[in-house]
Amino acid sequence: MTAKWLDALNPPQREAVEHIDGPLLVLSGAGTGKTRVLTCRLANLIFTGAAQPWNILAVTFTNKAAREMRERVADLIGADVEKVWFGTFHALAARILRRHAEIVGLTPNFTILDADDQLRLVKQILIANNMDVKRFPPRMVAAIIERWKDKGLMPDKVSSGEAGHLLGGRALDLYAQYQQRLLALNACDFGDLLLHNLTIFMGHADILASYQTRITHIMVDEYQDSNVAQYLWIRLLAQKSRNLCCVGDDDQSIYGWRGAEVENMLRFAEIYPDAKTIRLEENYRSTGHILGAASGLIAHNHSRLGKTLYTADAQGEKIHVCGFWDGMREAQGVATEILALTQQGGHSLSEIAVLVRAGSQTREFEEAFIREKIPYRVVGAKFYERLEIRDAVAYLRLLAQSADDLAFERIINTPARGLGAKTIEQIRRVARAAKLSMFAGAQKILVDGGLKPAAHRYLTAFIDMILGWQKQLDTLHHTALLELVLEQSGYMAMWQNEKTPDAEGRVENLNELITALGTFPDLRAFLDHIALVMDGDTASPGGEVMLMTLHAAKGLEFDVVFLPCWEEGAFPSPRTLDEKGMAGLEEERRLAYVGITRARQKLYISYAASRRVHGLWQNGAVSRFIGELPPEHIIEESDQTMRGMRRPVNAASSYSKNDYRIGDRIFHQKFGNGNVIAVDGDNLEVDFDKAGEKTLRASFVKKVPKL
DNA sequence: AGGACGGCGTTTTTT
DNA sequence: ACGCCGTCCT
Repeated sequence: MTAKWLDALNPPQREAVEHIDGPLLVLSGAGTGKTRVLTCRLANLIFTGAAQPWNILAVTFTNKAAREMRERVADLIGADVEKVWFGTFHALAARILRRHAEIVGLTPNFTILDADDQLRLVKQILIANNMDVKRFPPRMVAAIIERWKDKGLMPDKVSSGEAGHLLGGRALDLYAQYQQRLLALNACDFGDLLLHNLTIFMGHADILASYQTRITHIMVDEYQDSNVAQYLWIRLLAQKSRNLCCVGDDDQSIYGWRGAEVENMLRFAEIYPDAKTIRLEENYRSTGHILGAASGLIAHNHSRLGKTLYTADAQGEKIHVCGFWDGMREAQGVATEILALTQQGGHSLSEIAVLVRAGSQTREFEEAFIREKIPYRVVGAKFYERLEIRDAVAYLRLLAQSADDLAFERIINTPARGLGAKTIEQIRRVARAAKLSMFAGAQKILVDGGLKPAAHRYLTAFIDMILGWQKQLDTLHHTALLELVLEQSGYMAMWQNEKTPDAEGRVENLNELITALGTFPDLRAFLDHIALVMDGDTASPGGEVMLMTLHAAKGLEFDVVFLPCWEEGAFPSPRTLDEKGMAGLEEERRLAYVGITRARQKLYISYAASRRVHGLWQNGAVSRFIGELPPEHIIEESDQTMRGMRRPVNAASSYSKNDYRIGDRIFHQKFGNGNVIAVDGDNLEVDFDKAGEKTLRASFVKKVPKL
């Protein structure tokens, strides 16, 4: 029974699908049918009898990707899909960790902390160590710890050279303290899920062997996004069977800043010498011009495995490159074009997307869309990150695990019940001295005395209230329990009584939370879900223009794509350039590549000559990426007024050539506006209005319109 | 306990 | 420009 669905595959796709034994790397360019290969290959393993459903582990990065893959596999293999191990790295690792939690000093009901809890904890530790949180922002400290975790390093594995001078030499010490606190809280952060797995696997050969025997075939999606910890986790699990299939695209690696190592992909063949590499290069998504532009741009990168995308499709329309006078005109131009596309072009709004570099850049477009009455939707607002949801969830977490001090502190005085900073500090002291959780510490204070009568009364009421709920954990349905909690705690009433315009929305969200909770079998399953699944309600109703960051757009596709704000100083992001130099520039270029390849039929790239950034007017030069687009694939549609704007020419080497003339009006970041009084190659002599005469390199100034 | 005020930083973000 | 956070004042 040669399955008919094999016939629908092109030769390299089919080769990947029919590959069964040994390591396989599938280099799959944008729009080349990656998901199809993954799902067909999984089905093929089962149909050919190479593996049973429960022998297969299919790993993704996002829950959305896991869900989609599961659905598509279900279409091929039916009910057997239930037995396949689908999930994100973190969800699968959490599942394994709950089974062996004791080994790493946790109990199976440990709490998974999210980024917010993590930050709070780091801050507490910094303060406990008398460190200046201004000089060492918790964000930065947390990032250092995360990067170590991304590399698979527990505190005892971090080399002193690596820890070095970070945070005034305290970094490693703080990391160790942070880990201790996590254990005391019976909690782990996201990085720990993988890290604890590694500890278990490496210290307990029998446990590792049991997974290695059970899992005979592993598939990893978006492999270019994996970090070292994830690479190690996969390598350990695949060590015995060696049946590892990794799919990814090094040209779409855009998460280096959070620990992803493209090297995992670039070095796959080195690590697995018997690995087979298959390239998927036939693109089924975009027109010839769009692909040509994308390929021309990404060819400027040096560290890549190299692919050449092609399409059997028509060339289509050239890419529209449009310059505007300022940000507002650019946003208006996009809005006007969208109206034309929908009213005369026959495009539907939901097939149009505007993709920006930074979240804050959506604002001007939102304003233009409101002005033009174009329905739009900003992707990114997350249900479970909202304040009221986090508060309500903290109540539930405390019920599920009373050692959850972060949850305890979050809600002890929310709503206000007379238990302020003083009382909390006292509880914290007692708890720490007696090595108890704050919840237990609070009970101890009530027995031992030591609080003012009023605080004692308030605290008694609070503790009794929680004990009362805990008694009903097993008897009351979890949704009824949440309703009870929200009512008795006064939390719901707090928002109902508030008159601010957003309070109403918060009450709605709380009701929505009760509904969401009802779709889970029990409280534990729900708490795991919200810790691990941040992409909650993403049901996308039709009829709205999508507005999102380039990062958020990865994996999506649209008929029409707008890529605005392509200016130096915005894109490539100067911060990435500062921090990562050439590697950063290449990652930004991959981001541009991801943006371009989202488009099926029409692509618009635009820039503005001046723009307000952080309240100041900035005169931007056109992004160097525009100069890297092959001219044969683009069509210039800039305003007449744009002629004076400095533009890169279509060759990387020509940037240094400047076209300044005596009398030109320019702007310099530090010295402000001035007039060019002499030109000597790349050097300009400028008479600044405020700073006087200076000589500087042309690349540091921007041309502005003459007064 | 909660509001007013001043200083600072300001890319991307999943789990 | 703006929002967030910490501090001070009521």
